Amino acid sequence: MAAPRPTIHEVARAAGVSISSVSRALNGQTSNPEMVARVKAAVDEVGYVPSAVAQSLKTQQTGQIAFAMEDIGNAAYLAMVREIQPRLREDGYRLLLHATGADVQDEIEVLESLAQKYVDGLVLCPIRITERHIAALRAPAVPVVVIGQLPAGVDVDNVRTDSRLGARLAVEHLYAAGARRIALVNGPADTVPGQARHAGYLEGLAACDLPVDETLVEFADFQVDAGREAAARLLDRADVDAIFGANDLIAIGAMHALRSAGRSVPDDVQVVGMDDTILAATSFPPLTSVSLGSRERGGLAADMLLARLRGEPGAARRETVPPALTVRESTRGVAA
Amino acid sequence: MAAPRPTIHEVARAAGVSISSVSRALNGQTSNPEMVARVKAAVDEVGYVPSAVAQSLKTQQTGQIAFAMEDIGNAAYLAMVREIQPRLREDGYRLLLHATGADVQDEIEVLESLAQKYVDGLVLCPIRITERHIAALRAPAVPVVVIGQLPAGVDVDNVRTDSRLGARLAVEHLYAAGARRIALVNGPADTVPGQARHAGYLEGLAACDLPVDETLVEFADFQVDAGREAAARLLDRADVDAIFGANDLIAIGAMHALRSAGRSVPDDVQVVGMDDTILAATSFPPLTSVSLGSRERGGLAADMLLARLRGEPGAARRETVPPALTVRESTRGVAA
DNA sequence: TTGAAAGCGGTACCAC
DNA sequence: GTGGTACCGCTTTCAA
Repeated sequence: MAAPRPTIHEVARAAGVSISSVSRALNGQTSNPEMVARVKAAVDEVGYVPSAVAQSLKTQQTGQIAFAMEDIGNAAYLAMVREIQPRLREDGYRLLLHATGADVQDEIEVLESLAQKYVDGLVLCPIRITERHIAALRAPAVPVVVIGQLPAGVDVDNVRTDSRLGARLAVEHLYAAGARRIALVNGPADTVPGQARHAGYLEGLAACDLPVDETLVEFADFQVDAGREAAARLLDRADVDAIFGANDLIAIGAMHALRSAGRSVPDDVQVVGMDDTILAATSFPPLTSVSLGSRERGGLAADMLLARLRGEPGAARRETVPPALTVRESTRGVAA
Repeated sequence: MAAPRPTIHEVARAAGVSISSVSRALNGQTSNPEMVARVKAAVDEVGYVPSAVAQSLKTQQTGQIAFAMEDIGNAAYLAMVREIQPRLREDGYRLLLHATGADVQDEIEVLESLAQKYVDGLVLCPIRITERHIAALRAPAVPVVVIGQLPAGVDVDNVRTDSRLGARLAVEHLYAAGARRIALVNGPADTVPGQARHAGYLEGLAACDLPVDETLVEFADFQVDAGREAAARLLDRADVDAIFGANDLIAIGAMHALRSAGRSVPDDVQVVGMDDTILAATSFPPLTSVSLGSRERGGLAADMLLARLRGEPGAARRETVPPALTVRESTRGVAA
């Protein structure tokens, strides 16, 4: 239990050389093969493994990258992590996970804690952008890539999608499939995603020459139960022939509510979700859903960050992943 | 871009005191309130944030804990992470994620890299236990908790479940609900989980005095499509009134196959899944599923690890989380 | 090529 | 109570 791990000094002693030589031999800075051999032998003999912390202090690099998002349980973020992690590994970085639980304060702390230099970079998925976000983003201690919408003028590497356009696609798809009273079960109105989807919904109605009817709009947390309850309220007060759920969870909740109300999907009411998660593919009926390219966004973010860490100079980059509709059986339309 | 972060020396200079005083003031080791005030002011003035790496080197603690598993996309591991992370945070630890992608070699590297001391502890979910695992587990550089089965004699903190018993519960539940020709769509036969579930299935049949009929057993990867195909093969050749899927994905695939075959769930065929993931709750009909307590196991593992890090002495602990059946609409039985 | 020594940025012991 | 200083374990410059 107590045996202290050997340090570079033990290796040096065992090999009968200086610690400088050990360091060089281990980092390939030596051309004398005999030296290298002696050191390697000594390393094995004493069971030496370099301390990552000491190396970090000296090199000013941690070999770690953080990914901060609301909740890893959210399928969209999960898809990102699964794409990000392998890319980081390839470049020798470890992944640190921060789930902020939709706590803005917490999110800001992550941003501000960057000054502690415990990671070399950060991929951040903010749920909201506050003044403090912007302030912290102005001169981050390490490179940061933000996934999501960003106010103009914030000079940070950024990858986004266009969920507004995605929402519009959903509405247009429903219209093309014959729906005329298209409801929206949105996420919380005070979130960026919520606002974008609402805007896209209105845009879609306008594009289809459909009137705006605010009784057709409900709000819910991005969860199944909340979606079910919100949809139930909606069905109580309005006659609808289609529901667009702001994410797959909400949409599936809506399908449950419809079933309870004795309405069939898609015959009575068509349903479209958003994020195109595994839930959409496995639900019954399989859910038509708008993909926001989470995997691609995660991959792009990782690549952009790694490029910065490699020293890539230049102004803040911005990449946009377009939304795409995956048509399944919860709607009667054909692929866009 | 270039402004070097201020160190403790800058603070000391700005406050006109020694670095020792700064350190003390910041760590609450000082009783002189005036001193503290001056230091705090200086900290704000120069914008000082302590270096986590330097602190780690000195204190020999990183404030980080790693969680290593096959694939975070697996709902069971996801559930664990969601439970582990908040507990670690509470104690001030950051979470490092290692997805090994079912690569034993990679898993062992994680174990061996512990000697680098970049984390204070590890929660490991091994897919297999090899000799090298055991060797590395014999004297880990930091405390380790293993989630999963462990050969006797391996002296490591351990939390496990009993999926064999879980499979048996599923069969007994189906029997009690009136099923007599109970099929198993298992995972791959050469995996530990696959073998345990098969054994439990047979055990359940025996307990119910049901004959063993190998034509009622199919194999599939732990995925929806594979489950659907395997169930289709099964339905092609055998007459069944119940299907136990070795995980929720397989079970949902089976429900899709049943639907395609015009069989209704649960009236014609009852279905039980395993893992009790969100898919079970959101599918239609909602899927009866055997929970293997992933959340609890994650939570227990975190607690055990934190206890060790707090210095708790003693022999290796072992906790077992019993399986539990969650009855939903895909079966006609009542709660166990 | 190799070794001595100066830090990297903190903490904590030891005198004063 | 406060300041000087050794040291955590490594990398890297500088002389020899």
